Amino acid sequence: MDERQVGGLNFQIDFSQPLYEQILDQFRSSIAKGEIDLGEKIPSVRELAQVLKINPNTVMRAYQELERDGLTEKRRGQGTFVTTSQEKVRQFRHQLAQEYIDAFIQHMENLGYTWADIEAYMKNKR
Amino acid sequence: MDERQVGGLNFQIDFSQPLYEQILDQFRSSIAKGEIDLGEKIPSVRELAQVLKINPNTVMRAYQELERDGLTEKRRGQGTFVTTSQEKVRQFRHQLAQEYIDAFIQHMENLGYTWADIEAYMKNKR
DNA sequence: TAAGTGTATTATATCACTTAATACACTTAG
DNA sequence: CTAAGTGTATTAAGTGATATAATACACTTA
Repeated sequence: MDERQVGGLNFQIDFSQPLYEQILDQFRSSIAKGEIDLGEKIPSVRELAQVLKINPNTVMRAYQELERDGLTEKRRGQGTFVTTSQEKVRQFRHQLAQEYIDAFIQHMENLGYTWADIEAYMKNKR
Repeated sequence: MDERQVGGLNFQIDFSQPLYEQILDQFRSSIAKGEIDLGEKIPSVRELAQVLKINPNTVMRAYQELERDGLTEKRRGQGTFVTTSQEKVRQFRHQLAQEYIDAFIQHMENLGYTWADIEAYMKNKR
């Protein structure tokens, strides 16, 4: 719906999900994929809010989550930076992947699918 | 959090999700797994609302979704019944499974995982 | 000192979800 | 025919998450 450039990043914002979750997910994705380098500065709260035309508080909420994820660190008066720890990024990726897998398997088993069924579906997809 | 028996079915209700979605998912699951026979009557809107101690309108919303799924049929003055079409149940299961798989793959690719990674994770799970 | 950082607070608005109280048309058991 | 049980519709109200708005404070750097 809405697409904006900021700091070399591509932002997609719509109304299908809470704004702060979309910002959160896109940073998570960018950092996990290495599209943002370790230690790199991300846009300031005010800048991103202005570019996306949303409220600074909403961006704040996303940034606080990012820090709880261990993906960013804040420096007073300077800004928000991607963690310099490759290990933290790896750990985060692995944990989130586990959650996705568990949720997926849970869903499939709720529908009465067996492991053989799931594998068959997966084979069709690749 | 809350567990209740009604018409041979087990109901789990909490506050982690909208109530109508929880009711919906549990009926979907029960029907897809064959825990409720084709053509069988499910509890009336009022009865289920009373047992679960929630509002009839909330149950109604779930039942309307169920019918949109093609899993139930309503008969005026009689009640709501599971469809007699095995084909509709199969179709529903397959469609929902596809959605779960697509969402899962989307998530994993957002985290930068490749197909080989996904397969490795899956192997660890079984 | 001024501008740019993150952060906190208070107030307001909107929307999804849920409840509540009724009412109506239909079907079935008596 | 009557009463009870069905699904359904309507209107009103309450709650919580989300988002906006306006403002202020402490810190850092040029």
